[in-house]
Amino acid sequence: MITDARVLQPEFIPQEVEHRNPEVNHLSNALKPIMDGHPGETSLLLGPSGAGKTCIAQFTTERLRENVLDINTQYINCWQDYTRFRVLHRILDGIGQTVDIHRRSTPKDELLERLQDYDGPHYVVILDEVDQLEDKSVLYDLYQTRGITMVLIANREEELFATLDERLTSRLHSSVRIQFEKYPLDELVSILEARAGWGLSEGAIGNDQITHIADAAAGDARIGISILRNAARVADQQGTDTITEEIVRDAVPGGREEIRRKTAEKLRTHQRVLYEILQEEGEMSPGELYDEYCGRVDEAKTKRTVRNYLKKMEHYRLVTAQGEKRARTYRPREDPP
DNA sequence: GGTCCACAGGAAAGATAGGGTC
DNA sequence: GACCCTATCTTTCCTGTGGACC
Repeated sequence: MITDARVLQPEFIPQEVEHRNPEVNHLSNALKPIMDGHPGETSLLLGPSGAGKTCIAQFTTERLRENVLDINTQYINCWQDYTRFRVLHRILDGIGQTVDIHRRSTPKDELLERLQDYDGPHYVVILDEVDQLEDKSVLYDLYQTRGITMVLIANREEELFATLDERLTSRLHSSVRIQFEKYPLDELVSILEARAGWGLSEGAIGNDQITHIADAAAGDARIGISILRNAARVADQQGTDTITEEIVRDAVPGGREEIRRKTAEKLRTHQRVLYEILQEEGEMSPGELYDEYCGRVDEAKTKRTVRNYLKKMEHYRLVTAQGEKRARTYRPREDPP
């Protein structure tokens, strides 16, 4: 059934991308000066989850690597690397400059100095989920650093700019903006057909089943691929040669749940307890949530720390906060993060 | 309108932990 | 092994705000 599991993974970058030629060309043009030894333009890729932003950024920089002999690239997901230190560390890691840098013993400024001293090949840094960065001043420092071109990825422009200071806002306003929209049904169908063609045995899934998956994914390629992967796994376990309509129907909630579960796995023990409570109980006031949390753990953190946890979980898009101040309630998000 | 209470979130200080240095 | 340095996490303290109640 599954002939190549890699192509069913969300991080897989295909050799050719479909339905995103204008976006690829736009980004390629922004990075084109690098081919002549000049810095590229800072690019801002905007749009909803699963619209292909990450894939296009990686695909385009990969294509650039094929055309430019000397170039370095690095992909950083700011969900995981959300501090200034981690971002700088990850960037230096991309050029092999972290051998003697240690998480607990090297000052942040030294990392930046080392980066500013870098005089190697041009360096393209992709910062995904850039709105999740805790300290956005690192963007300003990178903007000022010679030899670095940034490709920034975020969901919503307003949310990103709301958290930037004036000097960054004015600089990023002049950056190249590339807007991504959700995939229409027919485009998502052809993307899933291609993945199925590359990763599953011939005839493993029919057009009706792929359309069903695309329809359930509602324009989000990441969810579509997750459902397809889930369906293929179930069919494999059942020992059947084809993915039936019944398997697809059962795989839809699992595909969505898988994305949520992977995000929840990033939570630490106490954060996970809070998330589980909200999943079980639904909407809760902060007081109710804290009382329930205290009843479930041995050594409860303070209310202030729990507020920080909930803020972080909001960032992870696992939890929604509604209302202000005393009227505030928390509930788990319905849609995948 | 005044008071109380619950809550958010900023600031600062303390605690923790990993690696370096001697 | 003791001590130092540093990033990160946690706690404490505080201010501001809005809803509930009188």
